[in-house]
Amino acid sequence: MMTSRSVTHAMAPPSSPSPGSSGIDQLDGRLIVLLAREPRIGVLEASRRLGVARGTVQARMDRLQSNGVIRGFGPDVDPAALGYPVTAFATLEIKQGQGTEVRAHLAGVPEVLELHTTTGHGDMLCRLVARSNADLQRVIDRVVGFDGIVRASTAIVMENPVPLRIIPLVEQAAAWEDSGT
Amino acid sequence: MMTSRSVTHAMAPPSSPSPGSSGIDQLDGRLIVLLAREPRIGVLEASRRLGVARGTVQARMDRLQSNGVIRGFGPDVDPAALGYPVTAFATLEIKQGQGTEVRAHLAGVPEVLELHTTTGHGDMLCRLVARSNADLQRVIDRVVGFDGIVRASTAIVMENPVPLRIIPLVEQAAAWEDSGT
DNA sequence: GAATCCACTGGGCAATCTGCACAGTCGTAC
DNA sequence: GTACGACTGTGCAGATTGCCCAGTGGATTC
Repeated sequence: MMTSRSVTHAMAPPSSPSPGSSGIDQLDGRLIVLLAREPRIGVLEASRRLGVARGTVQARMDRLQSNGVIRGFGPDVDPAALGYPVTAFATLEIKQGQGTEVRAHLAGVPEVLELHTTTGHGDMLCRLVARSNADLQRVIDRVVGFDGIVRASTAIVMENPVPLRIIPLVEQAAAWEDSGT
Repeated sequence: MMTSRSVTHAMAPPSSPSPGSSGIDQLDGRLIVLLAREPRIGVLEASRRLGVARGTVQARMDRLQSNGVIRGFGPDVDPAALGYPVTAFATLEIKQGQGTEVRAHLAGVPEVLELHTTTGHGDMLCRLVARSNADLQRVIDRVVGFDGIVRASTAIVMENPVPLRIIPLVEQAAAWEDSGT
């Protein structure tokens, strides 16, 4: 399929409708929530659910994607089901000026699912997974086994009461934009 | 569309092919990586890319989903594009026995994108977003403005060198299973 | 060694959906 | 009041999906 289809279905030019910069009016919000709940529905089905024309949904989705609001529709893979049931967060303290090297090193470790640089001590925070608690030791050894890293403190995740979510935020953003304008 | 289609295309009974419990053989791995890279491709296109029959891809996807390996295909929404460019991680120290209440409280805050309970001090770690640094103060006030929370320390995210990813892990898992059996 | 079982191939068919296009409506801004 | 942008509703050809079937090859079982 085409990668960069020019937004020219029947409407919807590049400029946003009403929202300032945050994007997202109520229709957008409902669309995103709908997609979040039932990702496999197509444009046609979505238009039915939302009670708007198909072209509108198509245009909105195009805009949301070129806006960057929707980055994509990647499969949501569960590391646990992949054989990595242990999750941990590691706070890393790194040597001054070693940032670049450390990033490259961590990017090379598959068990590092994400990495952030944070305020605090000029540190980094990364999310790790492992096959077991014993395996976590191996992962951590590999993570910290790099010159630029001074110290690491790890917190193992026990429960995940709120899994990564976006719907409440989208609803708030949509409502906000809507009443705000 | 059907929600729980029984896995009965042309093959693929509920039992896994060869992998023990981790699931994921090489074909599965390639499928997931392919879907992660180009989520919008359909079953047919995927079968072409992978060089297998359509039914096979269909069966694999069904199995991966009922396995729980693939949770879904939700839209990947960027909070920044939604108007929440500030991300932070907060470590919460909670009063003994207040866990349930605190969870419910945090679940009710839209800016709390995820929440984990961790080892360390019986604490929690949550990911927050806000409209600005000033707004972050409001969010944090709301988060900690609850009886069960004793103390909170927050780290603001500056950069995100490694965005949440799964591909390297999938590739490792697939390779592992494959050679391991 | 022979019978089974199972994942997979390759083909087919009807129904649906997608990409694209066009004319017309409606509210707003100029 | 005119122009513009967003949206509706409809149409069409081509591609895709859900579902089904017969056959093949490797591995397990008896």
